[in-house]
Amino acid sequence: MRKSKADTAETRKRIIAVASNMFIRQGLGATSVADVMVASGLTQGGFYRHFESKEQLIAEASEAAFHGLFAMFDGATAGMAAPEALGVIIHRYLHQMQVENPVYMCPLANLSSELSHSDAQVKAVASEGYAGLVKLFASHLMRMHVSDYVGLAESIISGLVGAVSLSRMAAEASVATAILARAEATAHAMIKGADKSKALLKSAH
Amino acid sequence: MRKSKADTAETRKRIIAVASNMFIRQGLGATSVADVMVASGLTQGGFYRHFESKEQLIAEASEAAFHGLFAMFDGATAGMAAPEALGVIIHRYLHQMQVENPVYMCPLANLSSELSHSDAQVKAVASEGYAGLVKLFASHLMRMHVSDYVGLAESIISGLVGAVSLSRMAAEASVATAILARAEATAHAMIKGADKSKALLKSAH
DNA sequence: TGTACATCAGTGAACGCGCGTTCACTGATGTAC
DNA sequence: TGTACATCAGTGAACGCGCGTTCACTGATGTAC
Repeated sequence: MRKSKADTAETRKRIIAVASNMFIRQGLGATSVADVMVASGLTQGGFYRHFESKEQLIAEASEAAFHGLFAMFDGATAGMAAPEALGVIIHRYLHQMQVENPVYMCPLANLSSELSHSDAQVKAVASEGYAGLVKLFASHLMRMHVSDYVGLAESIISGLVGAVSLSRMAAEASVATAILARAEATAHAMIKGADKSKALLKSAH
Repeated sequence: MRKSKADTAETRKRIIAVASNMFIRQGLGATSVADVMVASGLTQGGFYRHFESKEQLIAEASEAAFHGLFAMFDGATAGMAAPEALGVIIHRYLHQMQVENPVYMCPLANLSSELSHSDAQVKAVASEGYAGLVKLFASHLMRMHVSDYVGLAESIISGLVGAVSLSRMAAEASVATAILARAEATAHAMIKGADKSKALLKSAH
């Protein structure tokens, strides 16, 4: 039953996409290799033709999740001015759980505690993902001439990651919604505050 | 080998304390019931004389972690003015990983993704812990006459939880340190900003 | 181009292992008289 | 207060189960001539 090279590559991509989805929704421990393979329309035995271990799949699935997230942000903000683009990114990041299909979710907020106990390969992917997020936010803030654009990017991201993380733990949906709404307002206030201090600096000249 | 009621109660508390520590450091999945019992100086067979299931232990250990955290905050800030107390709480929360012994760590930041996949009992404990944190911050902010003290408390907490969570995922220690330092500065800036807007409102009268 | 052979994606079953949980047992503690 | 019995904390072994991983096998694909 050997498949062509193109088929094989497609299968590999499909497994990663399916795994990325399942890992983020159910968690790493609760998602077995067999679960992923069956959901990909295969049997578990074939897994090791594509990956060396479950840990490697976790790393690649997380990487794919980040790439998907960034691509979605880029597409959704193409041609926008920096403030509008940031608004869209913040809103989409906070409401990532509410978007059913396709899935654009951030491993940092959804797999946090499990990622921190994974191996070096996985942690490296998580760190790169974080760096990518900082870069994305910082680039827009730089376009707005915010002085400490990297610092502000880091602050906003901590707030967003914490809010999404907390909203998933909330027992009641209303609490989750309130946490996300609050985080959105806070992020905007922080950006506005930075804009204002920039204006103040300018007027002092 | 039956033990006295007092001994039994002590053993139960010890198991919870040991479990709380291990769960938060290693994660829920990576900590087995047998691990906890051995670390408590017992054998695994005795576990079910004290708890109905591992999930129940998770709930009680998380509850104990919150109580320990709040008690530590109360003790460390006794008699302090609100701004100083908040500074201490923020600093201790952010550097919870750096304090070796005794352990005062927050389940929300350290078990986030695993808690969100636990049962209703555990999620209820997490939600209560979050509510307790909000109440703690809000009470100090209220003493400072911040107008939206609950909202600001929520914003600060999201930032702190996100920062601690992200710092644990970071592959490099320097990144982790930077994230925590940034979060501390941000939290203080948010409080200062609220104070300022309060002053502005007052001067507008 | 055709043929013979090596490769390897995918299957389905099996292997070990560690896990949560159960259980028969022990002997000190608690209780009823 | 003393005695006889029930209780139950703790032990150590065992049970099932699901997991990650391995393996012999199949047959279509890729390759060498």
